[in-house]
Amino acid sequence: MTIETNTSISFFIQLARTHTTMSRRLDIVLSSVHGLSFSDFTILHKLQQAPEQKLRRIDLAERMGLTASGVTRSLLPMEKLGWITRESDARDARVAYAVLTVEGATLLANAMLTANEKSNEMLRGTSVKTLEVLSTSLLTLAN
Amino acid sequence: MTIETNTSISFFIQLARTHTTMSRRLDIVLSSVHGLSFSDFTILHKLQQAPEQKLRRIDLAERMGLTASGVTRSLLPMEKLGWITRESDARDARVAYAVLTVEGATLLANAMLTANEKSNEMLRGTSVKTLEVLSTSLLTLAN
DNA sequence: GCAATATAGTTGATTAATCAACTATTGTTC
DNA sequence: GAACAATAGTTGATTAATCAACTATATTGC
Repeated sequence: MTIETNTSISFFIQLARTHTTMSRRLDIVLSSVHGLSFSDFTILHKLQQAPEQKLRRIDLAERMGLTASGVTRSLLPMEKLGWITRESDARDARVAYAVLTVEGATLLANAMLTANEKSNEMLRGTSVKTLEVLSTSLLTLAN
Repeated sequence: MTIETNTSISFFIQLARTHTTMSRRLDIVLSSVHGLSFSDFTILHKLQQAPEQKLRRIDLAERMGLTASGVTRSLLPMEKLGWITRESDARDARVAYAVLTVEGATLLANAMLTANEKSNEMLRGTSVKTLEVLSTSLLTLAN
């Protein structure tokens, strides 16, 4: 039996493989140094980037590639630890915002230094030009 | 407070985001049409690529970016369904091989058609040149 | 303005993975 | 060749996510 593997599917297999390795490496360093996962880090970062450092939980879910349920469960411990807080909407009672706290922002600022350092190290050997192509291509793909 | 986000960490955030979306899309189509996950598909594919269509479980783990434990748990249902089988090593009694069965190979051949079709569709708009850069870069990164 | 539908979010049950601890076997060193 | 270390694999407990079902509120169409 002959099986024709094309470049497209190989690409997605490789994407998955690289993602696992890279996320794990970032997880390890962020956890040991700052006590947060790469996913936590990304949540804080998305909030920090948003206007007023806040996002509706559903919009955060969309940006994270999680379900609404996944966001509820991820935010629970982060709220307890005081990194984020909950805020309601004056116009729409269904909405709950996740808001970055000062403590969360401070933690993020510190973690960002570690994350930048580690990711630069992981990309040592990849040219700036290639990195640009990679970033824009990945962005296009997901939309 | 000013937080300096560099291109490197943005790249890894984007990598995670794209991976989630793409894997989910492949999962959905493969599950509904063939009853296997993208991860199952990848396992079958790795076995098919290997000499004699077999791999030590630990080597499969390495290729999949899983732990040994993860492989044990993934292979269990696949063995029950007859897609793979277990084989021992004559020289080393610690080793257990995972071997692709004829049924597994047939399933893979069919699933490959679907996977190729879907992944071509997902990469419609990405040039062959870009795809090559992407694939080789991702491969380099993970090693 | 009310019924039907859509949207935001949470929760119980389940799944897929991890880690740590373990068994069994093989390889190394003195 | 016996003791110690390394490797392959499995298992119990835990974690992070999903889905389906649900509550509550808002929007739409007649």
